[in-house]
Amino acid sequence: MTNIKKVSELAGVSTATVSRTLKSPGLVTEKTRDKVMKAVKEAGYRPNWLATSVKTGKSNSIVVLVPNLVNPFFMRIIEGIEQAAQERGYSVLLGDTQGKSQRENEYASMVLTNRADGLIQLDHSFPFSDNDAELAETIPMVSVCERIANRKYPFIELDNYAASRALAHHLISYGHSRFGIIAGQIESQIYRDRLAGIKSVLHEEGIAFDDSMLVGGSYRIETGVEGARQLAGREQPPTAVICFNDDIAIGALHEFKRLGLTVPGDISVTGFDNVRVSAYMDPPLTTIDQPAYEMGRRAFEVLLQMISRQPLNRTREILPFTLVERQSSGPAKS
Amino acid sequence: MTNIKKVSELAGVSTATVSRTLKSPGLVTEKTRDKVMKAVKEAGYRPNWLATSVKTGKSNSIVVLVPNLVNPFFMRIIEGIEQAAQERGYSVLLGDTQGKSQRENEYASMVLTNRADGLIQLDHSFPFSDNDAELAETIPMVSVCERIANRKYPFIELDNYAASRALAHHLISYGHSRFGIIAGQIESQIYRDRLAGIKSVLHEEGIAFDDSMLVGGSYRIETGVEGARQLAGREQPPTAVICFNDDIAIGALHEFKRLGLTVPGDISVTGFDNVRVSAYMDPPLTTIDQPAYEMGRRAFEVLLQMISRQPLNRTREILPFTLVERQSSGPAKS
DNA sequence: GCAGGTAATGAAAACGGTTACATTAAGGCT
DNA sequence: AGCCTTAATGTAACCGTTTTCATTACCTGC
Repeated sequence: MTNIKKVSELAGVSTATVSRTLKSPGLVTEKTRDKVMKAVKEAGYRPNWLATSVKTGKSNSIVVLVPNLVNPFFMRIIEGIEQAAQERGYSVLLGDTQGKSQRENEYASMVLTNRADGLIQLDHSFPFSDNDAELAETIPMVSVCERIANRKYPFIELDNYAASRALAHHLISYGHSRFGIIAGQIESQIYRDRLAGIKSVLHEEGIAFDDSMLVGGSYRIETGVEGARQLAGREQPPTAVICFNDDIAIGALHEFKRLGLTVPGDISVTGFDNVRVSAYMDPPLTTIDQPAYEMGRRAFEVLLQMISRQPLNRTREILPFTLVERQSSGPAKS
Repeated sequence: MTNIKKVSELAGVSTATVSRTLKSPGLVTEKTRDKVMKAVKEAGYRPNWLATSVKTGKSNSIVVLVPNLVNPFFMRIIEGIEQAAQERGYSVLLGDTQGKSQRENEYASMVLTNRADGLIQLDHSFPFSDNDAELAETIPMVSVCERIANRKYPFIELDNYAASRALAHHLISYGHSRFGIIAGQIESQIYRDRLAGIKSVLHEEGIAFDDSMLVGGSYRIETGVEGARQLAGREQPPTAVICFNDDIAIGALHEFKRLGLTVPGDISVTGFDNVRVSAYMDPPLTTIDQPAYEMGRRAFEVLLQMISRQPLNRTREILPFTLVERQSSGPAKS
């Protein structure tokens, strides 16, 4: 192992000078700088990152908690995080929690043991348990997508309320009045916000909503399939179905068609997230575009502020959505 | 910061005893163990991971290089890697290279600077440059999916040759004889293997292949769209199109349908990877299932062997594929 | 030529652990 | 009781850096 000692001997200077040459070249005269650089090159020296980090007390790493890796929406967020992190010299440790709180704790404890400097939470399967909640307030941490009541750390999120209102308005403008909803994770703020948004519009428009038209479970294709099956089986099926993410919508679309219904002829289907494939479904999905990449970038920026103990101007950041109208929604069957 | 010194004072023992209590409790008498554990709990002590690592010289982290995060096939591999790593106390650093070789180098150098112990390469956009090639032979590294000629590190891969042969046989059994191919990355071994597999079967069956029926570019949906447009525009369009991944197939499927062709009535379309959504396309995709999760797991196991300097029994591991027949392939139009 | 100030370098103490070695305590045997 | 072996603990060196502080070298102005 070639270490700084060896280089210093090779260059005929002290280790301090080598360190300075590499870290703050301005403090070193040009002649010695040349000597040192020559020795560095000759020895093929690379500073040991672990040693540097233990000395400075900063790992320049962050942990990203995500319930699963296969959801392209999450991954797009992580691309944003990774990109921003990379630009600032940080690297990201992947924390695939698989929705298990034990895993979540394991990863979170990485920042307590100096393995990482902060944490970004994409998971919304589990709120931290109560004693973990304190923990969550002592470490630099930000949450993307999901807001959990009574937690003090910052959130980057979408205006889910407004987004689902936009979706409801869109469908109502097509004349729909019998709505179905296929939700994902039920115990979440996203769920409550979106549901409230839809209901508020229906209420304003004097349209009744039958709570039995609300089904759900998780953000998976299978939930969409199962939900569609249930909704289609009713004596009065809905004419428009709002799915709480694109995967669910993909499943629902598939199942409705399999059952012989046409989309959007018999039934309109909409999603959330604007995942890449959603534009290539048959018919292409009407959905809410979330600026996932940008959300990721912002999350990292905010986290970095917390890590460097800069004050945050606001603890909650809401990014804009876009309603993307494609062919899976259309006029209600009269 | 509560460190081992503080705990040792609190417990009235030396730091060595504290360290031993935590790392190898067998070396310590029960009485002192209790004392120490009490002090640990009281001080809320957590060993500093950086310090431990710098001392032992091992970071217990690996880097995973991946060209982009949104491809669910890659992510499934990474799930496997992550899971296996987690079980062995390793964590994974995400290296989103975006296909840029500079990025690739930056991440690869993490193992030279002790930030990581090894590297798993999913990227196949760039072979390492020549001087990086030496580097790649000095660090623990394994490649998944892609095999690069003349490189010494181990590969985990699919039998692409056999898989594409299976696909070709499948289509020929449906009576097809005019084939089109939409490839991804052209300069790759995968590409050559798959192409060779298809051509070998066609040759055996006495079917001619027109090289102008081969289009491609990258493993993206857009490539499928563009490829389909080109193939459909020919005076004699193919009756069966083999796409080199599911994203391409999804794009092709979409475009063929948009152009008024029916699948599989007018044209059969197949993919590779068996990505989750492929089963929910209209029609569901016939594709080659790759055991992505298992590939990831194996990759980590092999890497771990390299890291711990155990001899490898073989440097190339080939995992089994499965031909998944769905409705996007069918009898050739007569 | 010398005082005084600044710039460049070196020596050594950290950082927070682990561990080889030395030391002490304990127990078993004649 | 004394000796020997083993177990438990302590001391201090070490991992590879950074950084404070002291020292030396250099330059300027008189």
